[in-house]
Amino acid sequence: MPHDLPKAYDPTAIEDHWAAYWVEEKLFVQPTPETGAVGEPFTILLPPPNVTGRLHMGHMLNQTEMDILTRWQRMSGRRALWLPGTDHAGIATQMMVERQLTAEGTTRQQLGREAFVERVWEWNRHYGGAILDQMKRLGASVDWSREYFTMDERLSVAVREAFVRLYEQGLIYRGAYIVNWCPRCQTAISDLEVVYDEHKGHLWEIRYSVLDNFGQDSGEYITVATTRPETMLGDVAVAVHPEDERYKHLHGRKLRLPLVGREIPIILDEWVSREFGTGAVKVTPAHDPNDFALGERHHLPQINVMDDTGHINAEGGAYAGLDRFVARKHIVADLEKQGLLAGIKDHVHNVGHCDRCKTVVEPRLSTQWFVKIAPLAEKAIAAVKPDADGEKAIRFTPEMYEKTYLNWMENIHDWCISRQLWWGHRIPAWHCGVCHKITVAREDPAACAHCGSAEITQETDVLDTWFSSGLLPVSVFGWPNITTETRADFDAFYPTSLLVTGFDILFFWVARMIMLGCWFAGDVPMPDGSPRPLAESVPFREVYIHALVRDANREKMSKTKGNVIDPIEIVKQYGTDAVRFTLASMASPGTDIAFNVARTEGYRAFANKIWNAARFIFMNVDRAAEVGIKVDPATLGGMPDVGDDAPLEARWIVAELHATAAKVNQALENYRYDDAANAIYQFFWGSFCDWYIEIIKLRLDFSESADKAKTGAALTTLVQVFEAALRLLSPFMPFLTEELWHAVYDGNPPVKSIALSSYPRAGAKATVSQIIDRMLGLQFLVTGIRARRKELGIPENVATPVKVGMWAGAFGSSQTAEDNPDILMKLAQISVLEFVSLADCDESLAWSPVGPTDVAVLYEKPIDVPAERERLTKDIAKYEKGVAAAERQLGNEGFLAKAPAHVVEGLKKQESETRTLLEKARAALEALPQQ
RNA sequence: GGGCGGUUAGCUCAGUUGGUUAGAGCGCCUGCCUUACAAGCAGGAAGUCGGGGGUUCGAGUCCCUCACUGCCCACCA
Repeated sequence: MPHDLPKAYDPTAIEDHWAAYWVEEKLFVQPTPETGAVGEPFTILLPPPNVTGRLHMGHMLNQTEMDILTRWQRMSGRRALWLPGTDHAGIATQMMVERQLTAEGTTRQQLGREAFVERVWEWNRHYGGAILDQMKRLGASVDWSREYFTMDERLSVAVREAFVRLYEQGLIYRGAYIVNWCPRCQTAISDLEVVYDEHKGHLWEIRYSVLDNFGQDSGEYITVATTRPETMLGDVAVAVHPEDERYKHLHGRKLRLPLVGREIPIILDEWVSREFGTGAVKVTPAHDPNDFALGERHHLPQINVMDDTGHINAEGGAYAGLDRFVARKHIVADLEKQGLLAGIKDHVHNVGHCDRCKTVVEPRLSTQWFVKIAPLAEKAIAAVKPDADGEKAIRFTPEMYEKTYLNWMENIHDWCISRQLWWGHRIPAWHCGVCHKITVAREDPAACAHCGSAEITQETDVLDTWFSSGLLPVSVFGWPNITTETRADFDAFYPTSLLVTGFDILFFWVARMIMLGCWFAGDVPMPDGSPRPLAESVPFREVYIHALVRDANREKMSKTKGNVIDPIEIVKQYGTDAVRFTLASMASPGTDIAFNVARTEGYRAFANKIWNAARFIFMNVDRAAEVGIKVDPATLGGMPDVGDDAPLEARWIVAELHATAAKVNQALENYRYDDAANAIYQFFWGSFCDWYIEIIKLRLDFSESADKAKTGAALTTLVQVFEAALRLLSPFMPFLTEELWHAVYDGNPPVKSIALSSYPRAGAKATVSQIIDRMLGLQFLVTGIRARRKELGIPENVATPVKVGMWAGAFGSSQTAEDNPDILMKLAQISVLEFVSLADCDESLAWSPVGPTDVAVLYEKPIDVPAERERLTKDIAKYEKGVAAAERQLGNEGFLAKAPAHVVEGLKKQESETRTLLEKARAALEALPQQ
């Protein structure tokens, strides 16, 4: 039954089935239902997608890489745990639900906080986590029994504990500072959530009237320049450089703030650049970080002129109620009317936008919660830098990201963790209505911890989403509840082995996990009770950072450009395995992936190739069964091996398999998915199908007269190698290999899934390269004869006699070919094959050199003389160039003296070979009939 | 302004510590329905490794410089 495969591979026919099977059978659950907790743990945490997310190519790349490594490690005997979950994604999710409310004609404010939060939960139940279902469909080998959500009760406990501890340690403070404020989201956002865009704006120059000693306009003005004129409503001073000659006579004088009328001082500060603008700066401490610092230094008042929505507030007098950009227009117009607008200059500058909604961010004074980051950063730096022994607790691949990380960590600012949202972890702090002090507690308090008053209200702010996701590596394994009974998971899986992610969340998430992980896990003693060293406190031992998936033209995929490739669409078209293989084969570290469906088409063809190889094999297994030849399933599942007496092709394909396994394992060790994928591709298609299967057709003789033992041995090797190759390919193409692997075992495999079988490892075979070289010689001869046939215009289906003559004292041997005439004859379409000594060969034949031999293909069709002349002339030129280059090198005394012996020897050998080829080509040209 | 990458065949990319005549896939050209596979088979063409200079017996690979290009960080009104 399983041997009856359709002629062409149809991924859609099998993928859903296996995807569901893997989940239902709980194959990837840890501890494993059947075997328990066996093997050295390999832990990997899925970067939790937003609950609102839909799968895009970046996810698919990320998941493909993780799945390949996890499957590979699992098959290699590790206790592999890949842990999935989703992030509540504060702003993103809140926005989603708010949009729904807008459509319904209501707002969250009308709904009220409690009802709104319930509404978001409801949304989650309906639409949340769609991305994980997509992931299931893609066959990700994760432990679904451990799926988490960052708002789960147990993770919320961890968040609260972390906050309280940091607060108790004096590392969390609350205060009024300039923060990035999004007037649309109506919340503070962190520096990282601001994206800057170059903007062609203006520099407005405004004249501020200098007052005389009586508080009257003196007729003199100071001109300031600004890109945000509306903030002048909150100006409290104008600053100039103390050494600036232009303003020295004005030191100590006052100014009148236009439109507002407030008297403001001229202050002196060396921070002011004399070169920029007019050298005089308006000072708005409530709306600019630099001005804020300036204001602190000079004890200036802070006047916030905008409300949470970016409209001018009561401080703005006549402008109150106007949107900030409307106010800007009015103010500029009014200034102009009053003759106080000195000029408008074009000015290109960077404008910050909210990462989430792209609204222009307003730097604004606001009371927020912050993490004092320096102590955490210190540990996070130590975790990445080499220690005294040169060891790094966390290793980055590609290594250059280590620099990026350290550079950021060394210049880090305190982290604003409060958000004025309703969806998220509410800050566990209570404000006292009596003494106005703050109570921070693990359990909801009934009274103020300072004065005992029951008049307390909980802080309304929630935490930055990244605060909770930054805790994931510890919280998913049970922290803070690490007791003797509960710590099995923590001990087994923390630190996690590897983090695979994109550079876009290097600072958002990776850096925060390192800071928080080192900080909190560091307090958890080792299983034996000893203090936990830094190397065991880190959230992961390795970080692999992959690049961006771009479109085929290297453009960033974006909705506005309309060049987004939906992975699910591509998967439907070409099959999951083909898309996975595309991503893997293009994933060389440090380079963006230009996703090109042409590649995927190629890998779909590859899948089809394997499918058809299986059909060929099964066809022969069935034929064999008819004459009583069987392959014992017990001989499958390991690394195939054959004796030295086995036929060349058997020894060779086994050698190639070992060599490929070595390459693939090595490549995966180094995150070279591309090298690994290419090695398997080359093996399967280039070696197994193109050569081995073609040759083995000679051996699969099921006739009466055949030697059944030989046929059986050939068939066994064929199936063994194929089965092992499926396992080798399995992490890359899990669906196809699962299907065919079950078929190999006729539906009765030794374990439930190929994913639970063992990964091929190369054995120590000394003869590997020797056999491969011998086969290479034979292949070279085959290719040479085929090319010769082609030149002579011999139809593919016509066999011709061929003579092969070995060069006297030449640099190779035709021994392999002489030992295997049947192979040569089949692959090169030879009717009669004769090996002759070149010394007594028939001069009248058209001999041409093929590797270390001369070959004469006997065919009655006359030679195309002009074509032949052209080819030989070209060859001669090439050989002449080669010989000349080699001679030049060999004539160089420095080279002979300093180059290693094997290089010199190699060059000499090559020179003599090329010289021979040159002479032969010249002779052949000479021998051509003159026309 | 600071930092980090990239530039190799028509396209997308490999190229390990410098070492013999630089590779792959796709595309292109030519010929084949050779019973596993036309999503295939066979053969072939195609690159002065961004420019210039240097180190070296030897440079795609190391150094300097220029050009182009991408990204990250900072955010002087």
